[in-house]
Amino acid sequence: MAKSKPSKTASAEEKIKEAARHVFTKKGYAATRTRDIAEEAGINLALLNYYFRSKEKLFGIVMEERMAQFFGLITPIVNDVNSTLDRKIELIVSYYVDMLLQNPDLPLFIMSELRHDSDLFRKFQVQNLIINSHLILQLKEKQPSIHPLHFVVSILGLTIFPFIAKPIIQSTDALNSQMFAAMMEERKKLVPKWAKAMIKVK
Amino acid sequence: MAKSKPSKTASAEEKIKEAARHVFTKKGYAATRTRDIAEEAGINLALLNYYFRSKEKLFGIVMEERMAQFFGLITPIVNDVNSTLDRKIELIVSYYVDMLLQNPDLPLFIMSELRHDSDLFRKFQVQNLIINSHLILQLKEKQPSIHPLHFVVSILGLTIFPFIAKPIIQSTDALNSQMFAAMMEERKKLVPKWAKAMIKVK
DNA sequence: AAATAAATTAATCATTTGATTAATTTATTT
DNA sequence: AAATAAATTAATCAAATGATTAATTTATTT
Repeated sequence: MAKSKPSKTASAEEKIKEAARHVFTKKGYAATRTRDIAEEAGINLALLNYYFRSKEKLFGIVMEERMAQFFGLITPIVNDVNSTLDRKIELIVSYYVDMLLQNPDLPLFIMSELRHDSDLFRKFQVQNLIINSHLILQLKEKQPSIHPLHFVVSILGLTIFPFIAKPIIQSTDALNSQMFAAMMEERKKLVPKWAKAMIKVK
Repeated sequence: MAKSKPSKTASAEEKIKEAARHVFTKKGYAATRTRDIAEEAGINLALLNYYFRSKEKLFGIVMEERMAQFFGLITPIVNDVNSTLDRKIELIVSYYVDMLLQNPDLPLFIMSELRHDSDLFRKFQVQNLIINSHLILQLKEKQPSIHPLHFVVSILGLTIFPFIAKPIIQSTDALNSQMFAAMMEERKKLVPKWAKAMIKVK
């Protein structure tokens, strides 16, 4: 027993992509060896280049997927003109907690790689996507004296930061994996409550 | 013009260490080439091994410094039995914002490297250091129905996360470097206010 | 000033690593 | 079934990279 992800029936190409998703996301581009991916995929190293030409190209594919996964979640919520501010906050927190419990390495991966590869978000226009959102309008209306970006960053921070700090939080036996997950579940209700209180403040 | 950090008068050993601090912190261990460090330090590559034996040893030195810098800030504050809860929160936020404005790469560096090198925090006992703190007692007293770790993670998240998400936040012209710094200054007052409101909630 | 130690350099090594090639096997088409 | 294309493999390459060595220069001690 060793492999887990790449199913026996999947094509070699898909096995490589699946292994690449896993290894790149966990270790980052620089620390990843193409041989790691090949081994985890259970295929010959040459097949990686046969199907994807280069490590960089394969990484690009994985990175695009991960960006879409990470930012695709928030886009429809913040731009829904029919939902209330409170509802938007609830959805953001709940969706992210669920997704991050399944993909705990995602935030650190995205942030780390983006810092070195600053072309990638120009493509995704993440910032504009949020700045021009309906959520921003609602925040501005409810609390005109504070820059709405403060609240967006805060809500995302309250939701995502625990997953980034997970290695520290779990560095003792005091908090095992299930307890961490339980706390994140609690935050689905806590963070929206807190956010609403924050917006009222002052 | 190229070099900036390593002064002309500093010893070769110190120039290497200074360059290593910079390069490791910015690019991480895996993406750093010893030649990058040597070049930035303006010394011959062999001197790096002459003084520090190996890339790994040099990294260990830098990492210990950075850990001390990052966690040393919070330790005295959270364990001060004479300060109020509110005062502790104000100090944590204010100190971290100041330090992170000077060292914006620090959080991402620490978190990224810790994930791969899980032995390092066992040494620092970061988690225990916080769990057994006076701050935890004060939080437990003021809000017994919520695990105090929720608040610690939240306060740190509100303070540190903006620096982790900085590459995203600044991905457009909408927010330049000075504006980002200004927002972080604002958060010195905002985050404590918010934290107090959060602790009261429910 | 001579002798010794420390610092510095250029050249080189051994491994690692991304990638390619040529041959072989498997699948698909005619 | 024969011919052709696609997939797979083992072997190998070239460049990058961490590290060492032997020689040279600079500083320190005697």
